[in-house]
Amino acid sequence: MGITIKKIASDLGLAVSTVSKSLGDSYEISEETKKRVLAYVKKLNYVPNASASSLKKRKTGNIAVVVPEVADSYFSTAINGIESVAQVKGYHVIIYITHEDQVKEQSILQQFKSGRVDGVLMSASSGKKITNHVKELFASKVPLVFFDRACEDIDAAKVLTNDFESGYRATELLLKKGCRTIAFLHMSENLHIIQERFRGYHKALQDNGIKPMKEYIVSCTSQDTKNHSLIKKLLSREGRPEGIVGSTEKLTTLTYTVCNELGLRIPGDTKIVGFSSMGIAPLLNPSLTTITQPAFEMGKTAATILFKILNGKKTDQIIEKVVIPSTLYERASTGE
Amino acid sequence: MGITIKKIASDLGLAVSTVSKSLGDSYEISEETKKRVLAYVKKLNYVPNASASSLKKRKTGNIAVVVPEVADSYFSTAINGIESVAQVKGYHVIIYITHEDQVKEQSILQQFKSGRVDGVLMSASSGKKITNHVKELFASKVPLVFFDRACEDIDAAKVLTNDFESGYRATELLLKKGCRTIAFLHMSENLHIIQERFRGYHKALQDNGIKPMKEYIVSCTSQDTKNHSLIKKLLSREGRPEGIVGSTEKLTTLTYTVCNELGLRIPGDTKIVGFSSMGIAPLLNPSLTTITQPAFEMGKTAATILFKILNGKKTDQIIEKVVIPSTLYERASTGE
DNA sequence: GTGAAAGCGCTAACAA
DNA sequence: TTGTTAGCGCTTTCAC
Repeated sequence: MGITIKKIASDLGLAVSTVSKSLGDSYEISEETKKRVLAYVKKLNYVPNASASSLKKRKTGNIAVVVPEVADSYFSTAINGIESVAQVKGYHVIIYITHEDQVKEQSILQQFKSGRVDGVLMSASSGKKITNHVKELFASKVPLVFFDRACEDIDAAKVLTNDFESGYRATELLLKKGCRTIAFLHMSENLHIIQERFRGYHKALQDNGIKPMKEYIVSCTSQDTKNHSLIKKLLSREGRPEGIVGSTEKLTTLTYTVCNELGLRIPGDTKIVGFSSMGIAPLLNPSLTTITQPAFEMGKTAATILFKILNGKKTDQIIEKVVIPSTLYERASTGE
Repeated sequence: MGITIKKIASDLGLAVSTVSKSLGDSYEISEETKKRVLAYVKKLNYVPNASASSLKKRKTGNIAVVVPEVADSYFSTAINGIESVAQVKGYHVIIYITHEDQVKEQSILQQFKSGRVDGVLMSASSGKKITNHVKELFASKVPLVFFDRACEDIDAAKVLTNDFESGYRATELLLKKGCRTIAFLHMSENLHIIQERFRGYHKALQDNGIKPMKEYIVSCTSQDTKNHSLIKKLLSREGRPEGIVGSTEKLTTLTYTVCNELGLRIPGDTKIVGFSSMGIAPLLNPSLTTITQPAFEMGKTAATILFKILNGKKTDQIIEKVVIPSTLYERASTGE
């Protein structure tokens, strides 16, 4: 194993507690001793054993980030935001990928009760509306902050974006461009943020005197191939929708692929707005009109709130709920 | 704090050691006792404290993944590959992002000597050719496996792709398409993989009787804005290159952006091949010809090797070096 | 088959 | 200002 505090102490003719306090820059220790210790520690490249100090201090210095996916521009950018603050606070970021599987999610959260992490940042996976495992975690007092995909029935802090409004604006834009039939693609009826986006879509249609039709609401899955054929079916049918709202990034890019395969022109044959944080949306063929979420900012904010809780600067009473608005970027996929 | 093994033991009228052994499914314990313990543990949702067991067992169950970036299709996909095997092994994945900053990288690696993680998977950051901190880590016997961006002067296991050949093929394709002047964009002269890609580029030119010219070799930085103007300069100059090899994803997409700004047509005015693992390369305008690395596979392989080392199934003697070939996908950006 | 006890490396209360 | 010591929760000998 590595070098221990005991060795440092004996080498220097000091007590372990003296060394420990020196490392903690305690006021009890003389400047001279501190200097001596620090110099030796540096020379030996000594780093205290993380497990031992975690055990004693009852904090690990780790936070968990639970996400459905990582190869997705929203989540990877949010992780960047989280990391940017964890980095400064000297915390370590453990990544857990649920792959939209609630069973996996459950077994992941289960482990957090053991004090493997000091807090949890989470974006829920889709699937059935089961939140017992999250409730249990929350009940066991592990600091928890949701970002993006929150569980509405849990009173934890949340960092969200204005999903209802964004859904509304996306749909409104398509209407303004002359679409009378507009499809809504989504991955889960059980995610609150998707419900909100859908409510926005729905309201925009109603406000414009258009009756929402079931055939245009496509419930996708977590399997790409299945989604592929669902979208293909949508676009092959007689009354092909004139506009499409893709409520997640993957479904939007998949729609592009399907259009290519079917030889459909965007925006000529159908127009598309997608929820996406892709930096390269402007480079797509055609450039994609997006609702872009403030991914980095959301991650950063969620992490900041978590650290506030960890530092006891927050009572459980006040549950923060922060909403950071998304931006609509109009591009060629909704052009003429 | 949570519930401890001591409580379980006293509740059940057993000794802590009996409970501990039951949890470890030790042969010493009777089936009946095991069952009783397991049932109670399950009922209480007990999970052993990670720090305590790490301290005792001298292994944390964590592995570190050190990457320059996470919002990049190669790295996020590689992380997926790593996670897929860590998941099965019951390991936890701690992510460290260096942002191409060797100073940060150094301070990150420094911490691994304390036994915070059992092993390290790393893709080196660019910058000057400093590898002392990595050497130090390696010398301190922390299991280390490189993936993609390795330090050539360190005898750790490596998972690579065929960079020389890929560079050659990318360039060769452009030549075949009639390009006589071909630029090479790169971020760092000090990364071995980039050197290899460059060697391939260079050799392909020579093999075809074309003299490589300095003006067409663009050394970019880690700052997007600076790279932007460097590429703009390249494409604005008189003898604009007829073809471009983008040796990293970001530089390639940046080139698209610049072409858009300058009103240059791809592939008409200049043709492009990019190293990239983007799934949506076919959807770009125009679709991008790529050298696509087997990102998931590389991550998975690197993790598998690391766990082999962790399980002692490997002697330090035999340093594995695995090469998984990339694939050239020809698309519209190198068309007529 | 089960239990008692030592000790992993560290921190912090208390003693000197 | 420095040292002694108990103990964080667990695993693992060793004794019964």
